[in-house]
Amino acid sequence: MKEITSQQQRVLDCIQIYIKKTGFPPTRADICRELGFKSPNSAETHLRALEKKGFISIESGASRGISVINGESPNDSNEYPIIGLVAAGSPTLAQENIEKTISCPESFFDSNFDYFLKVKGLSMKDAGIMEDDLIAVKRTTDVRNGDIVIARIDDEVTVKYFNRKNSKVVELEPANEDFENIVVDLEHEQLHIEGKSVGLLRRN
Amino acid sequence: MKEITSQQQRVLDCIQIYIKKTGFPPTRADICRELGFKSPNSAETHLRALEKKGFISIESGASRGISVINGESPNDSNEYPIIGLVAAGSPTLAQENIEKTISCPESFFDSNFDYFLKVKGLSMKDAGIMEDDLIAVKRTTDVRNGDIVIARIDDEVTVKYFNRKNSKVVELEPANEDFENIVVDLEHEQLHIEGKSVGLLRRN
DNA sequence: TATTATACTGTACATATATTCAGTATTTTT
DNA sequence: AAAAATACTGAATATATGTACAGTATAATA
Repeated sequence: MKEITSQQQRVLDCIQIYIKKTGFPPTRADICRELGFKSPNSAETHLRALEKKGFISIESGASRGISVINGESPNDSNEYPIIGLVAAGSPTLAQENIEKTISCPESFFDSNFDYFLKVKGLSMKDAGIMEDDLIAVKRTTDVRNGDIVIARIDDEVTVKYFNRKNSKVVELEPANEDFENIVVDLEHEQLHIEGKSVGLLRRN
Repeated sequence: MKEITSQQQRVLDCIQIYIKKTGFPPTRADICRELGFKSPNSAETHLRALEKKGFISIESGASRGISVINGESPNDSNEYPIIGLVAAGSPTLAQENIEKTISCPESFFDSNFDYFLKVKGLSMKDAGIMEDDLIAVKRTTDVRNGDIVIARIDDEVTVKYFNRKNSKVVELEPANEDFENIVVDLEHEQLHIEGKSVGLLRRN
């Protein structure tokens, strides 16, 4: 992203304010009116510059076809699916596993995340994870000891603390004394790390 | 808000999806293309019906001048303050108590809510509320037994289960056996209910 | 020094788009 | 049974809008 000039910033601000106010992007003439330009080409050249620098995209030929890229605006939100923690099977994003979606700003949790997992059972209750809580899951295999991970052994999916004992053994530790540690011998069992928890959402 | 027909709902959905995908509203022709209509007037009449019923507004003469009203649109979000649960004092919305704000869609939690309260201590740990969790608080005095409430006695603020014993006595019950119930005799002590918990947010 | 980017005014025009009018048919409401 | 709302096709048109072309001027860059 190249650097933006002050005038281009004014135009970009104008576009965003206009969208916020009206619900749709401005025309060249609108921009001129807002900023006091007298020729639509003034707006046009600024728009082309902003497009070239990657701040906006312009749909050729379409009227009001401006959209702000990276709208890192606070109003920018995305739909995240809620996936039920089914007793067996990988928590895939297949349509049939998606119970619902939640609209939630990007970067709502510290890390980016990919979906919400609905928790079943109380095996992590001492970590403050209760039944039906929604765990914000980031899909990654890069996990460290102490991380709360979404792990799969064969078709069994669980949420547990991750603890690598040595190169051959991983322990999955619940946060509830009523449950036992799951010891995984990597030489004889396959362990899939589906991702790790980066946050939690509970709705009463 | 009058009731919407299924076809009108399709058109409304189409508009919202189009905006989400492109950043700007569709033309009549776009709607026809998306929904398989063969005349722009099909879209036009639906738009007029949606406008009449209050679901959208149409800027006369402007191209793509459609905006969805009631923005119950997923992109609609608000800033909510995070208030620290200070050891003493009411959790006011005074600027000095606001640590930060979070952008979060309205109706993100079931009930509307007013602010986030940052939890100190572990007195509610068995309810899955841990240190530094953010409780979504709805300001209300209308609470029932079993609700998790934000209560204040004199200058002491706590989060506890609410339990009205009788007309004169309320018990505030922790969810942690290391803590004692707080028995409030309403005839001799003042109990302020600042609000109740309607959700929880944890960011690792 | 030549070139490119920025920052405009002003005119012109093809086309993208809203919008009206004329129909047909079905369903719902009064 | 009449009226109104719904749900379309199809054609026509005024205008809203993007965009190109012709200039002028200044600052930044190579």
